[in-house]
Amino acid sequence: MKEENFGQYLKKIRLAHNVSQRELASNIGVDFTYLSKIENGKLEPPAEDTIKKIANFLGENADNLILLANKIPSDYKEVLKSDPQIPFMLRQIGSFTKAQKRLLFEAIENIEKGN
Amino acid sequence: MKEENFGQYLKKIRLAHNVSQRELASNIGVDFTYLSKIENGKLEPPAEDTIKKIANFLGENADNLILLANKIPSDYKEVLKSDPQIPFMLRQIGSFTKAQKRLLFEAIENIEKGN
DNA sequence: TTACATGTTGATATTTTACTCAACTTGAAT
DNA sequence: ATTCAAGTTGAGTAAAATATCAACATGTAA
Repeated sequence: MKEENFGQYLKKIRLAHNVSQRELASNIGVDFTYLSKIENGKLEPPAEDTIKKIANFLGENADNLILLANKIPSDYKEVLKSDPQIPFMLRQIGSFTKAQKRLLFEAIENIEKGN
Repeated sequence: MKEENFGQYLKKIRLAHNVSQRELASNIGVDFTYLSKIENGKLEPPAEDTIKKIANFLGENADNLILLANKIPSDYKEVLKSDPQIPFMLRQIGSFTKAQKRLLFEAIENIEKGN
C-alpha cells in the first residue's frame, strides 16, 4: 500500500471542494501555477504556513497535511520542549507494537477522563 | 529561570570535554570561526546534521541539542507518521497538567514492562 | 619577545527553500 | 471559429539558512 503523496491529496481535496487552482491560489496568496506544479509533483510541497492556509481554506486538518508534506508542525516544538521526558517518550512510542499503542491510547483516554 | 541557549550550552559541553573550537570544528567538518559565532550567539544554531555530528563527537544526546536549537529532530517524522493517532496524542499531552503527565509516564512504564 | 594555541569579527559565499511570471495547451460552451 | 475557464511548463528569482575565509586580538609558555 503505497503512501499517497501531498500533491495527489491536495488535488483530491481541492476538487472535492470544487475549487479551481486559481481560486485556491488567490485565496491563500500564491500563484496558481505553483499549485499546479505541486499537485503534479513537479515541486516540493509548500512551506508550513502556506499549507496551513490551504488547510484552513479547504477546512482540512492542518497537521495531517503538514505531515503528508513530510514536515513536522512547528507547534510541536512547544510540546516537546515543555517536558524533557516527552521527546524520550516519543521515541519509546516509536518502537511500540500496535498492541502497546492501543494500551497507550486507552491510558491517555483514562487520564483525560480523570480516572 | 531563564532557559539556557544553544551557544552557551555548546560552549559548556565543549569545554567540559576539553576540546578547542578548532578541534571540534575539524572533526565535524565546519570552520572553527563558525563555532565561535554560534557559541557567542552571533549566529543561529547550525543545521540538524551538524548538530548531530557535534552531539556524536562530544558524546551528548542529539535530541536535546536539536531541541535546544529550536528544531525538531527530523527522525520524529517517522514516529508521527507511523500512526495517525500520535500527532493527535501529542497535542493532547501538550495540554496535560503536570500530574497528568506523571500519570502518563507511569502508564508508559507499565506498558513497556508488559503489565 | 617570540611563538603558539585559542578565540573573535567583518565581509562574503553557497545552497536550499519557496516561490513568480510569461507563454502555451486543452476542453467545453457559444 | 471564437472565446473563456482551467491547467501545464520553463525559466528565472528573492530570501532565508548555513556556512567560509582572511584578518586580527588575547593569553601564556619557552
